[in-house]
Amino acid sequence: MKRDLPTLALYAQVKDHISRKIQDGTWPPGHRLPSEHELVAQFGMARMTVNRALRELVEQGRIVRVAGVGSFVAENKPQSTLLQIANIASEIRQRGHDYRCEMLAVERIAASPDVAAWLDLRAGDSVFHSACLHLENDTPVQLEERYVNPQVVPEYLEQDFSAMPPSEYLVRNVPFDQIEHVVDAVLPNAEQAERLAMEVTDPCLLLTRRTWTRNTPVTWVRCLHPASRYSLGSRFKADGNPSFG
Amino acid sequence: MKRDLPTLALYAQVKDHISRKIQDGTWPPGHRLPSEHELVAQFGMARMTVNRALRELVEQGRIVRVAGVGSFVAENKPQSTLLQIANIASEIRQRGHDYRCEMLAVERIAASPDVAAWLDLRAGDSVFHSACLHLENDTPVQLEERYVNPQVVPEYLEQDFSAMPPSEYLVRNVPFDQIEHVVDAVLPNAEQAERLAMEVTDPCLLLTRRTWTRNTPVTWVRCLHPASRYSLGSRFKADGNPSFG
DNA sequence: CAGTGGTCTAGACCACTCC
DNA sequence: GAGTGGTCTAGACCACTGT
Repeated sequence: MKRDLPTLALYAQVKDHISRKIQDGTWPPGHRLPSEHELVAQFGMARMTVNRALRELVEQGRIVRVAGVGSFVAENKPQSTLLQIANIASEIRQRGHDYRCEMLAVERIAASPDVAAWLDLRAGDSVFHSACLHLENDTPVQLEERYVNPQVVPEYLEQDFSAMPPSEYLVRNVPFDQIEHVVDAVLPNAEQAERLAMEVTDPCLLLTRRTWTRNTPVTWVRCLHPASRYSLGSRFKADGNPSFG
Repeated sequence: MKRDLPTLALYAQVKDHISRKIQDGTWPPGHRLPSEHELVAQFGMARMTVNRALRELVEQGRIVRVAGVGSFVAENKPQSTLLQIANIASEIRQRGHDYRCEMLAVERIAASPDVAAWLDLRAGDSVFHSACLHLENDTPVQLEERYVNPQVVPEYLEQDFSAMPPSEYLVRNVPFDQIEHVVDAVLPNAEQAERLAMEVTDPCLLLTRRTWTRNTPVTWVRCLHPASRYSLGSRFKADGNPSFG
């Protein structure tokens, strides 16, 4: 599965070393990492080599550097691109609105064939399932139906999702390295329409997301949004560094 | 408007120099650019400095480098992220299907207040308008309604869009440096439903896109897709370089 | 073979921040 | 002032492609 047998470049080895410490939690967000000088001593390489590794980590959003101060593990990234979508709670709060999450289900079930396929399991295998409704100022804006791979997140069912919604829990505790989004327009069924306090004839945005960690599926989630209350947006600047907003 | 009065870093100057040649067409896609050695001689800098400039241009997708061969201006970029969406024609052809575009309108009109606002013009100003239907194997998959800023693309109306659809024409001839996407779910009106050969009760994905070049609006376009025949997707790998598919 | 890019070194100067 | 990162240099070795 691993590419690059012919030995990694030195700067890449440093990147790997640091990335690993961040991914496995040894260096949590905000943690100060060794200075270039220290890394040079530790690895026995030239400063330019260490510098390149760190520069590329900055550019990947993994660390933040401040001249004259030091280098730090980046705060849990709102991520680069479509991933802001991941956190509807903070998005709502940034608008200055009230956010609330109603849990509708948290359970262990047998995987149906399609769920099994999505999560790379066998039909009938045990999977975790949760459903919840996200509300903005007490108006439903998202109905979230989620399946979680129990081999990756065995403690999922024991979480107190009233304190932290499922998506935030997973983002914080199961860093993923691969993500897939599909956006569809659909009409809600009767039950969904009722939960979302909308008509069955009004269209919805359906955002389906899958995430992986080291090529193992973590979660498969479908987020249903009343289109009248929610749309997806992104903005790019191609010059300089890509900046979002 | 320009940042960085305190003189750009040397490597950044090289990046700028090359970027400009590419943007203004002096170096078209596929053009071979000077070797590192030549650039070192030309700019009087160390090779590492030139190398960093070129490396960052690769990473931005502006150029392609092949060890032992040379450096070349990248082929007209399918762009990085959501921008693949820009070219529905190539997307359809990649699936091995037949692509066709029916032009419904190409005209000069007076800007309505909303169009004027989107394009940063005044209501009543002259704008170009085009509408077309994109078909996959003779089935309509996208209804495109576009407004174009005549100050940026004065020759828009004279184009032969039967040879090259509007989106491709603009991508090729008016490189933009900023882009905004908004995705909505809507129901089509009667006319749209008829054009798209669908029911008015079936939901559509509505992709609205605006592009800018040097902070000037270029085009505002709304693409209506029958959801049953089209969905948007993206896939990320957070490790290594972001790769899409 | 000469040319290209990919990487690496061991120094260096600077602007900045914190104490 | 000591420490940090941002940048730059003038060399170097290597693997690779072309002819």
